[in-house]
Formats: sequence, structure tokens, C-alpha cells
Amino acid sequence: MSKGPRAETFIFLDLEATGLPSVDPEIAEICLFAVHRSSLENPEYDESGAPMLPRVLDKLTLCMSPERPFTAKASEITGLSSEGLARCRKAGFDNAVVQVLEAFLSRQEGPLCLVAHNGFDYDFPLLCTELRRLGAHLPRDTICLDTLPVLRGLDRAHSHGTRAQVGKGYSLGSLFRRYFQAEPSAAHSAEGDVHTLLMVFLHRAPELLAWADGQALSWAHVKPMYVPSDGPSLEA
DNA sequence: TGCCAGGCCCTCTTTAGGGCCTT
Repeated sequence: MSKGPRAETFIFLDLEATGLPSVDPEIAEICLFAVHRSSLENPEYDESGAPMLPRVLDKLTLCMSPERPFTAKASEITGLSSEGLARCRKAGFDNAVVQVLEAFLSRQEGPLCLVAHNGFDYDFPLLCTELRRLGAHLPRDTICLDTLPVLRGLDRAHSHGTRAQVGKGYSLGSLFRRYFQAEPSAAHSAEGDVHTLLMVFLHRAPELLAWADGQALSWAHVKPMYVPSDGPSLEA
């Protein structure tokens, strides 16, 4: 059941924000790694047999000052704070961010596939909220892949009823530790988590690419996490 | 300087409850 076009570039995405969906969070850091399909289909491996990061890789990381405060937990785990961002004179998620984002994406061969871990419940709706607030849009043929339900589903299918994999942790860190017997680096920095996400993807690339080709959902299906009640919503 | 959303999954299930996963 194909729901979208075949993606030529995969955009690995992670957001750090002021909290979980319950607090109507705002984005404080965004990171995207753009990887062409060819690099995912033909990964290189190091001497230990682990996949190597593609040599041809576009990266974008931006920090921004949210208007609302961080929850204590969000600030603790991300290392970001309103004070720290303000001290560095970071503007918010504004039209300049949108322009940089659009420029970054426009130089990737489309169609694009956004990839995030728990993306449908967090990163995609939150990004959708921020883009809509500014009247911005992603390319219409953009599709989305959420590695959390897809990897769970693939393992469940492979277990043939043994449930060998099902029930184990599927957090991004758990997957990385399971696949590579190593600790992920820089957890809860946006770039660190995107790096971890890409490595996890590379470990299962043939299956995930096939899944993306057949079952990825359109970005048009993503609903905003919430509708902002304030902010520069009318300036776009 | 906001403790709390919600869809999915598992099981001691299905007349339900609890944990995961994202910050």
C-alpha cells in the first residue's frame, strides 16, 4: 500500500524543546542531516563491521530562544535554558529560521522523507506547529518515517510469535546500545541524537528503505501538536 | 521559570491497567 512517492533524500531530524506535548512546547534546537538515498543503499563499513556515517552529508543545526520557559526536566536533559540562549542572543523560531530551513531542503534532491524517532507523536507535530505559525510549508511530496513504530513492527514481524525482540526497549539510546554495544554520544543534543538516529537507521537500512517506499505517510497527514495562542503568528 | 499528552503496546487482557516514547 503505497502512500507516497519514492524519496530520494532522507532528512534525519531531531528537535530539542521546552518540554513534552502537555506544556505546548516550543523548539529550542533543531538539527537535520540530509542523506541521499544512494548513501543509505550502499553504506560503507568500518573494520568492526559497523556502518560508517555517509561521507556526503549536509548538516544543519540551529539554536533558538523560545518565548515560554523550559520545564525543569527539559532544561536538565537538553542542557538548554532561556538564560543561556538569551545570553547568546538567539532569536526565536522565526522567518529567518524558516528561510534557512527552506534553503537547506531546497538543495536536496526530492522527494524528501523526514525521519525521526517517535516522530509522529513529537517531532513532526511540533515542527508542523512552528511552521504553521509562520505560514510556512514543506514540499507537498514530502513523506515521513517514524523509526519507533516501524522498528517495533519489523521486529514483531521477524519474531514469528516468539516475541524475542518485542518488549525490549525501543528508545533511541536502547536501540543504539543494542545494535552497536556502545553508548550513544551527546544524547539530548539535537545533533547527537540525529547522529544516533542515522546510525540506527543504517543498521536496518534495507528494511527501513523498503518500508519508506511502501508505507511512509505524507507530511500532509501530520497535524500540528497545538495551535499557538500568541506569538508572531500574523507576521508571515 | 508549567508535572504531565496521548497513541501504541503488552499482559497477570478484551468488563483494564500500566508502561513506553518524545522534551
